[in-house]
Amino acid sequence: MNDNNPARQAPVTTADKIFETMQHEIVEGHILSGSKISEPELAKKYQVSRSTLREALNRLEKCHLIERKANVGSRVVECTVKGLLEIYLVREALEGMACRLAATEMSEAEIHDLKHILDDHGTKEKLKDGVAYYQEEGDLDFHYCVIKGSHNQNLINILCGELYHLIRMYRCQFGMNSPRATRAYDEHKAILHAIAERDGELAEMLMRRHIAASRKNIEKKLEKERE
Amino acid sequence: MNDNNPARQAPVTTADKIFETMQHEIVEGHILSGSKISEPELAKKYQVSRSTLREALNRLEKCHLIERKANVGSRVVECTVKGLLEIYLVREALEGMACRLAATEMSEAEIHDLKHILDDHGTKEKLKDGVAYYQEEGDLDFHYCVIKGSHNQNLINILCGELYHLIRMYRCQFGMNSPRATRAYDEHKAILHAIAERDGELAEMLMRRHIAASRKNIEKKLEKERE
DNA sequence: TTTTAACAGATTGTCGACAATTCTGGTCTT
DNA sequence: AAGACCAGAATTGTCGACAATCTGTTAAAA
Repeated sequence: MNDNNPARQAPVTTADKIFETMQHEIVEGHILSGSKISEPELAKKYQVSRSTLREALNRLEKCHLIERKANVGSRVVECTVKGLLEIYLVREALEGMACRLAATEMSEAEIHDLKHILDDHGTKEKLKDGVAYYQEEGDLDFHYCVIKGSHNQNLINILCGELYHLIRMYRCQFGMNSPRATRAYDEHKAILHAIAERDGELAEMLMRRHIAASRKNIEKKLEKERE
Repeated sequence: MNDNNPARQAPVTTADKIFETMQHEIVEGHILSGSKISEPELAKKYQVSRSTLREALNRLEKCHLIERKANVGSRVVECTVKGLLEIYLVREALEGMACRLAATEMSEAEIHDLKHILDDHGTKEKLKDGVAYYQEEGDLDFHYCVIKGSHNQNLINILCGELYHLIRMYRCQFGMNSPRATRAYDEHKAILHAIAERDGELAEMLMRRHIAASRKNIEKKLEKERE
């Protein structure tokens, strides 16, 4: 799927495997958001010792998927509207910067690949028409590629390693595919164009608007639901 | 020092204490940047079991102070010029956003406190004149307060919990007090003014310029040293 | 001489048991 | 009836030992 990602160095140890399993279960909601985590219970469930399980929990904490309190225990992070909007603001700042850097740092080959991915999305979209354009994962995700294109390892670690799965969790649990799919596609095209033109300033601005638009869209949607 | 900071919940457990100790030793360079970490050796040094030490290592990894590879071990993160400049770009994006949010979210009381801190820095500076304005820690740090003022818990966690000590490490090891002290003070004053005026857009722009200026200053300085 | 194989030593990952702390419920006092 | 207090149970933190993996060196083969 994706390499050069700290939280994903091909699961070699058993703790890695437990971590991945639990990550999916949390992201997809099989382990409920906000629920308490019992170490003995889960250790039995996955047939490993508590030490190994705790190692996995430590990594989940690094991904912001669970929270721990000393001498009390762990809870799965709660999916609140407030939290969702907060994440979008962080993304706006970070991915905006990534996009600016990508414009100057990406190689021609990388830009070519990105163009290909976007074209591929275009045809896929015609087939599924408006369904889950955003649901790609890893190297297939437009945003993911732009971030990697920044060539800023620190940025990549934070966005692809520490926040990526939390973002996916929100997407899954709030059920976000949305009518913004075709609109997002156009915005992605504009961003790619700015990158290809090596216009970092514009690229950042477009990416920020793109993410801010998603955020506002969600705000509106949730307001409507509240009625 | 500071509360509501995930990596600093008043060290209750022994792993917490080892974590804090090692954190300081790494930040201040007593444990050398880039050196390998031997679990048995350190466990003996601090008189704890390896499990406890590993718990501490996990937290150090969360702060980006060490890096681990499966079946190989941990190394203290290396302080490279590239890494330093990368961090500054991340800060520019994140603290810029924090500043924008602070302008709309901070209470009048918080703004008043911040003004007080800044005034205090002003008098201190006249005494020490140009020495280590930037060296404050925790609640006394201007940047720290602005970040907290964003009231965005996610942002606060990332900047104050996960990156703060890495930034301090660079400051310590590259020996940064610098002739930018008085200049920085003026820029801080301008930022505070924008926040007090509730002008988020301006506040963000000023903060970004402030951090970018620091970055460029460092770039220039290092170029000069290279001659 | 160079490359590969195997071995010894050390290091990391995993396990099960014990200690310390928190949570639960029941009793007693006001 | 409400609240404080005190066991007992359960959970988390810590420990030492064993298993799996890596590293560096030596020896054998091409």
